[in-house]
Amino acid sequence: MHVDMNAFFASVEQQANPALRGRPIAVIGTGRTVVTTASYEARAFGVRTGMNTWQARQACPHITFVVGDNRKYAHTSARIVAMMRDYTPLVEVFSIDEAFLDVTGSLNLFGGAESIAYLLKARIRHEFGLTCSVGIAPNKLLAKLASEMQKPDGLTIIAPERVPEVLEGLPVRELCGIGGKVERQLADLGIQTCGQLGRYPVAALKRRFGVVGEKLSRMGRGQDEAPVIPPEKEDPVKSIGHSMTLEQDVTGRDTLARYLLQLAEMVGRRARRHAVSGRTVHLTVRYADFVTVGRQQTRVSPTSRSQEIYRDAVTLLDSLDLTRPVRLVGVSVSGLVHQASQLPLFDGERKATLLAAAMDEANDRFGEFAVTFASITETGEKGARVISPSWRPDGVRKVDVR
DNA sequence: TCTGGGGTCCTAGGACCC
DNA sequence: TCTGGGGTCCTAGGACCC
Repeated sequence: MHVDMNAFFASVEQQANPALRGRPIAVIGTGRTVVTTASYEARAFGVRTGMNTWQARQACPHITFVVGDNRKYAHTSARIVAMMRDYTPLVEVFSIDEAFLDVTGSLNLFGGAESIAYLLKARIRHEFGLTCSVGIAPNKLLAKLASEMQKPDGLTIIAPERVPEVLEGLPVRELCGIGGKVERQLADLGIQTCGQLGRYPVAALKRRFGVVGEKLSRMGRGQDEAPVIPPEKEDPVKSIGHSMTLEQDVTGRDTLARYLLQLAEMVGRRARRHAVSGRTVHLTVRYADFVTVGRQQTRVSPTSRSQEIYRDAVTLLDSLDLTRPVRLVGVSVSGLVHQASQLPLFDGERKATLLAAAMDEANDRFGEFAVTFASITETGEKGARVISPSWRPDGVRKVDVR
């Protein structure tokens, strides 16, 4: 079963503020931002996720913009996920507004998948005033497809025997995992529908797409063996990162470096909180012309210290062309190892560790950036502005929002 | 007033080792 | 008398998801 909350952020805002109900609204971030969710009333005018506010206004002149409140969405999402666990322990959080449920083991308990779906939908509507679309099918690929078929407030079942007829004429792009690029490449081979994809010789797909070719072929036939993975069975996180699009394009190393310090502190703090250290530091720079470059550097020993992450990021920054105006900077660490914080032997390092711990403690109590590096206060950006789909109710993926 | 942010996975090439 | 074959690690970039 796949559950997809309808226009989640926008619906939460309309619930919280009755004046917004029935009206075209779009949830946005701050600064240079895009529409993260449009209400159905706004979608009727052609407003779509990813549009900038100017485009959204063009499409719908009387639209109301609401700056997103990520805490509210995270909290609501966590409560909905908890509710889902009443029906099965096998709940996979796919993003903040989507989840897969393996209800195979609870069918008898609740009278079948369809009645679980009705129970869940009723409770979500009753307790949160929100609607969702539910898809029921033999596997995750098809359940996700099914939930897309009726919106809002839908319930779609794809029974095993109906799979071939559903897929026969379905455009390949409708499958989760096939994006615009793959769609075009498949079109080059004369493949438009899942039916055609499923019948296409696997060997030819493998030649063109490598290991992905085999998967594509199976997707075309609606085959997917991937299990529903509850949070406790998830692979450990592989990287931690933050990036930000700057209010204005920036030229100049020192200004950029200041943003890197802030990003390094956000990354380091998250790493320290979850007792992981990273061996590789990555820097991302997006220039004003949208050309994006990345540089990475592997360290001798893993770190979770903001200043060390910062130092590496600046080293990488200095290897780039800084005469061009920059639009976005990002810092991340990968090659994560679990590392219980240990007080270093040498005096300087020991002081740095104690300092970070004291700062972390103060920020835990008084809020992010309550205590921070002096040069960061000149830039003044705070936290993530848009919540990401990799967000989880808890653990490392629970990104701090505003 | 064009074009967010946080992730995962895959590919490809080069360095290096035996 | 040019330069095998297998492996790992590192870097850069791109596709894809919401």
